[in-house]
Amino acid sequence: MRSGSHFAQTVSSSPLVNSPCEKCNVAGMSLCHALSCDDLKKLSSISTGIEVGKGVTIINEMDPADFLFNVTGGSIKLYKLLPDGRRQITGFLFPGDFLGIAMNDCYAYSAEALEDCKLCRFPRAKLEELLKEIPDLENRLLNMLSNELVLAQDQMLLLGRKTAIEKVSSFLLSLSKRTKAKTGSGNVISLPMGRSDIGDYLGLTTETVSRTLTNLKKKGIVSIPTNGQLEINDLEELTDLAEGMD
Amino acid sequence: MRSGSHFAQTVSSSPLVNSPCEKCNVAGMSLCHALSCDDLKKLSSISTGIEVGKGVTIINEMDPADFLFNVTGGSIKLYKLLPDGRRQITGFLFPGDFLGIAMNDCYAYSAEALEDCKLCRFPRAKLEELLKEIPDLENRLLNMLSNELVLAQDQMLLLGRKTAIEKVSSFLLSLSKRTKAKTGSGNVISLPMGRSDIGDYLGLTTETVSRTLTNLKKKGIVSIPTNGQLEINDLEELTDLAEGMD
DNA sequence: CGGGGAATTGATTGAAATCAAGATAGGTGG
DNA sequence: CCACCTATCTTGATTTCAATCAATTCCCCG
Repeated sequence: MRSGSHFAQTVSSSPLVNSPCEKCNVAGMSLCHALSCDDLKKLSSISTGIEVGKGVTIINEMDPADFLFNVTGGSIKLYKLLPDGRRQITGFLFPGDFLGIAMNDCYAYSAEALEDCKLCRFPRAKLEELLKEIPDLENRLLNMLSNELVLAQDQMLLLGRKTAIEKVSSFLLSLSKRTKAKTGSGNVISLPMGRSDIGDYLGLTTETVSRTLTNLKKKGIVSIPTNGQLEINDLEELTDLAEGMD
Repeated sequence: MRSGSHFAQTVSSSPLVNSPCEKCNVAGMSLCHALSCDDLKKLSSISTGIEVGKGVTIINEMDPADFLFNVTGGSIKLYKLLPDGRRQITGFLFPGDFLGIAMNDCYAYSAEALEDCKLCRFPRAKLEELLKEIPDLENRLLNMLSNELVLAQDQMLLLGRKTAIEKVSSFLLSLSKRTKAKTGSGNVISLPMGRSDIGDYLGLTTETVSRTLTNLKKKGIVSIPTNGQLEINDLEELTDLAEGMD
């Protein structure tokens, strides 16, 4: 097994978990947001709870896109590869996020669990039927996609025009905002991904990410108690750095 | 006036044009794809045809997103700016494309006409009402957004991990594919945007774009009869270059 | 406690940016 | 209709930021 996980190694062999939507911990922040009790039951009836261990590949770019997923626990990286192995991570997913965008019926990216994860799985065909039945669901999906697209455009600005320190600062800030939205406080953030994942997300190398973090640490802007955790000490300065105001 | 355009200078002063959806030249490739005649009439009733001249700013990032647009003629660049003026072009739009993605009720990017343009304008509030009435329309929008998101992820891979020659080759290929899908042939493509626009789209400088194009020309892979037009002579080689297979 | 992948740090290289002139061409006015 | 004028594009010289190459060092996990 690739990691110390106690979960199954592949999605196809993942244990199915009975986790009715009624008790879902991400209800209200996810696809199922603002659904009526009745509609929630319909959605629940086509969904299967699954668990995957750290390091497991959940979907593969170019595989037939038979399922869509909702993340209910853990974190996931999405990525695309070039023929020679260069990698671009297109996003990190956390509870409440949606997974499974396709083009020509094939997944547009691969997805791998950064930690042990819990997912809610929907057969695409059945979900599409349900979309016709429940306009609220379709509307919800439209809003989620629209938000994702806005974030994708922010990421283009970052990748195309920001310097290393601006990229890293922006990244830390966006994690902080997400954490704050969920827990109320965004000063201490968790970094479940490795330095090379951060590099592949920001269009940098591992070494540059490391150097840049050391730099922020030396300036006192952040503290790094462990490699998987980071504390923001000077939010204002970090914000300025992220936008090149220095 | 910034250019020789005979159209109005700003959107608010643009001439309204009577262009019923029934005769629309982009019907079937756009939002209105696969709508019933009845639904098309409803959509038509809330839309206004407008024309804008080359160089006109159609929407401004952070302005209230009161309207959505459908491009029916001409071409448009979408962009975001950093405080110091660095610019990232997030996309080029052509007839059939959709415009007006918002976040928190504000536009997520600015849009400027590259040429004299024709647009179909929808008040957001009215379009959202219509979405509830016409599930097919909502579904269509969902598909368009989903495709855009896939393209955005491709662009992240390009911006984060490709070299200058790979970026330029990929760009030319994507224009070629669009042209081919519409006209049947993709050998000769039109470049309505300037070199600096291409640079800001690919995360390069004007100079690097120019040098790279010269390079492709010297190798005989492309010909550049005029600055606004380009012919692909060796599609296979260009494809290899785009993916780093060289 | 000991092994090994991950992270950090240092030295050097290199691809693209920047700085700096010219060449070209598209649009305007004579 | 042609010539000028100014934007845009191209080309060249130099610099720079981040990549690459190369050791250590640090922890995390067994």
